[in-house]
Amino acid sequence: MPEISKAYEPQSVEDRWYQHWQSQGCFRADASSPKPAFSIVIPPPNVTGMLTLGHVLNNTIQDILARRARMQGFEVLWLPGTDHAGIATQTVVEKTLKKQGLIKHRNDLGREKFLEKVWEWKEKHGGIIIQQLKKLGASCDWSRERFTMDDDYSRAVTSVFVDLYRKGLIYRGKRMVNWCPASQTALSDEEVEMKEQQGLLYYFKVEIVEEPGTFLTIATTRPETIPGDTAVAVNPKDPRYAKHIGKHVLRPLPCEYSAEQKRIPIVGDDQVDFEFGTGVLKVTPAHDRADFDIGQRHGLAVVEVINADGGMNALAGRDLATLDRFAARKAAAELLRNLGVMEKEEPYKNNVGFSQRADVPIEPRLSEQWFLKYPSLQKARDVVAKGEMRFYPDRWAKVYDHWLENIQDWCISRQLWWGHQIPVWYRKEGDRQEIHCDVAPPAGGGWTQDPDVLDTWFSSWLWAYETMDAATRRKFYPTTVLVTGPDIIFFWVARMIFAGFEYQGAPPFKNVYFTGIIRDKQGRKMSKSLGNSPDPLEIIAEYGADALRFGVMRSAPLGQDILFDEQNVALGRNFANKLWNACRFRQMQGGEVEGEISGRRLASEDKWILLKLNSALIELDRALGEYHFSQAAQTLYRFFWSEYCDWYVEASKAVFFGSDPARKEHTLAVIDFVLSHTLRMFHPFMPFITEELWHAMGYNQDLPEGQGGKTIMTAPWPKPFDQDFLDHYGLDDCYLENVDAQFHLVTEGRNLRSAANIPANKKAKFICKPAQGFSPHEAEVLKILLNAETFEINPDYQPAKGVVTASTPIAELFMSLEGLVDLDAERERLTKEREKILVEIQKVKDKLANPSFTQKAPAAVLAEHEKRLAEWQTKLQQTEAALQALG
RNA sequence: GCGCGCUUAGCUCAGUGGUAGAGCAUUUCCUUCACACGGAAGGGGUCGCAGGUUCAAAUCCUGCAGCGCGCACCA
Repeated sequence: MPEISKAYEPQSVEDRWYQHWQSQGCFRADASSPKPAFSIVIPPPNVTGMLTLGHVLNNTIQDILARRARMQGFEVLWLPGTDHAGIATQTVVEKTLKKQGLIKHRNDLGREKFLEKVWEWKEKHGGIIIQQLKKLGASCDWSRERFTMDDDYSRAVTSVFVDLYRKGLIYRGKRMVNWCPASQTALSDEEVEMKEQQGLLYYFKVEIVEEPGTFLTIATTRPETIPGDTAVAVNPKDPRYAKHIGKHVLRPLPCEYSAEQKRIPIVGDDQVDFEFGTGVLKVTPAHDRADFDIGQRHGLAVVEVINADGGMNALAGRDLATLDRFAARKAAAELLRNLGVMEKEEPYKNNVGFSQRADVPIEPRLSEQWFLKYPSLQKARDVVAKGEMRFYPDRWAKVYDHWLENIQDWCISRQLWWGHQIPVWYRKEGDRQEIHCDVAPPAGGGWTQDPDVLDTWFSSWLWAYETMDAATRRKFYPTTVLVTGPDIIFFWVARMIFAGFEYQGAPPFKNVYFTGIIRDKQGRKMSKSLGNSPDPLEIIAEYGADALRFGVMRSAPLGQDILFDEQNVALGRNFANKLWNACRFRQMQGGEVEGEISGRRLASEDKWILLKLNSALIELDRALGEYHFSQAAQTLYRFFWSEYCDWYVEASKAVFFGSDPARKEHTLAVIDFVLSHTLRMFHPFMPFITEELWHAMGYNQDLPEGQGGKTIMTAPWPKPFDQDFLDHYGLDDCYLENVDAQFHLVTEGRNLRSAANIPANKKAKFICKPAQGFSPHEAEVLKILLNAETFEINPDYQPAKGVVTASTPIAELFMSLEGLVDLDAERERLTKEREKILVEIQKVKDKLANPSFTQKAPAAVLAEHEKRLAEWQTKLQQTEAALQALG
């Protein structure tokens, strides 16, 4: 066993082991393995993206599940890959080319040349995030890495399109869609984010043609669309206006129009809310969804005044044409004021749809797009509603169900170049258009392919199975669990479920675990513009990947957002260092031991730590089984730091500083047992340091190659002890209580020292008056833990002057001060103590004096209260005696 | 507007009916031979508010308030 360094240095360890694991094929999944399957597909990150803390959280969880499953004897497939991320990637590449001055617009290059550039970009940046995941320790089967634009995968995407087209579920139609003027493409409803905006509500009046001198006042937030108004609508049930239905008004804009051109009808429509504004609605069918519907009902003209890029066109009139839509709003308001028709403008908060990607207001726009009527809807809904597929936390099931209940057809076409081009070709034959939809282009000349590409999610919804070949699918589909963020529950999770049912006849996963969203310390979302998103790689360089993993997991409560604080990573690093040094301590006490643990030789604190280990194992399995990762991390932390290091290791010094070699040998055997379990329990959370220590401690040495001999990755996952084991080693729960009580006595004794201002480096003399008695070994342990010069057991001790006292249920403890005591301070301490005790006694007495409590409370609770009362009363007596003794 | 979640120590959070917990921060002491990325001992909470159920409520029920999120065509 080589000496190990004083502090753990992750940098020298992590890369070495990662390479070792890869070269040994530890991450490979074997589809022909007889072992039971455990599988996860990675939520594919954007191919040109960089690792964020969100990825760290998400992939650490997946890695924990994968590594634990391997240790449990499952054949594990964790399938990695990346996503082409249509809009994001195309935008980045186009911007870069513009910045380099190579183009003004992608049209300058043309589709093919531009796509070549995107592929170049992908080749250059596409591997970065994969390398970053490796730094984190992700145990993905990299031999199966996939990309949504791989040839095979692309073929699958188009053939699914063709299939759904033939089933009549995909259709083309002219509809109002969410148009992003920045990216100049249609978006799905899910890509629109409602944001509250502080704007103005403009009130302007229009004259009724048939009744000169009578005016209607209209409230609007968008005066720039007035030139596109083709009607004014009122509610037919509104007594104020019903009489005007069928008459006309003169729209004020464009100014230069003749009265005839300005004339628009007043229509009656139930849609109009007469509570709102003035109860008169201007109808702009070309630029508002609701208005479009009204227009359809009344046969209104659709006049487009805003272009695809968000600028106003000629139909908006000479004053507004060429202006941007926001400038046009101001200009239109100014025109209304100049015309003298503006009645008032009031501040107004309303919700405006924003393009999630480009962060600009969406422009509802009539255009020809491809839509999908979702397949396998009912099955997808039922599988979650019936609990056959479980969501964690399960409240997301409700969100999912609600979305499915109100689901709309999916707009799947995008006016982009980067992506899967729609497999549809058109040919004009005289007046009518021929359409050909197939995976292969049509024969014959004159055909042109639809220029649009498919929404990226239309490719990633096949991810759960299309990334697998037939043999892999047989073994690993449906996957065991999906780990992802709740922000893509509709975008991805729901759609994968549809695709799974439609094309595999089975849902794509058995469980879905939704992580929280990582925020900064102030609770703000991580964003590039705020600059509040730390680079995980820098954190790894400073603290180590294990520290980052453990820190994040320890602070990631189930289903809640996670406030990221670098302090948590420091905690992870400190923990790794503690683990390291605990192993170092073991090494310093001696070499390898041959002997096994013997039930006969186990001291009470040995049994105590083994029982604590067992509890930790039980808690850990339960926590991980329910995806309670932070609870699992806390169990590990508490067991190892508070129970093992703080108490057991300190107690073991009674043996190591003693002179009984057989006893030392046996204690080392206990320590090896506990540490070898601990390393395995920790491995899924902190893979690198545990592997390093596994070898440094020699725990791999006597194990078969596939059972931990080669790597801790294949060491068996520790199981809670069975009854035979507990019986064989005499591990009775009474040792938990017993040793806890002894440790409590130690705390009381240390408190005496502290209260008497005895510095930690000075030894003190203790006399102990036990209720039952201690074994010589236990007395030795107590002596060490109290840092005592002497620890005398004397059942008949009568305290002398200059002695301070603490009392516990198992013993009274006296500490000799040899005249150095500050009597007043001690009296004050004991008086405070006495008051505390009296309060507690009163609380318990009150309860016991209540007849309905004694009659109705369960016997165990009652007994527990009585015991508590007795203990407090003993303590009171002893404290009062101590006060008396002070004089 | 509808739905969901949260509210516990200065901060971040555990805690599903029976003596209020952890980490960080804070105070005091200690560089003692695993670890100062450490050790020891403290201080600090009427568990958001108001009702109700119960022998007993942080925990169950009802209402309210504040914060956050999702859904929603009120211009």
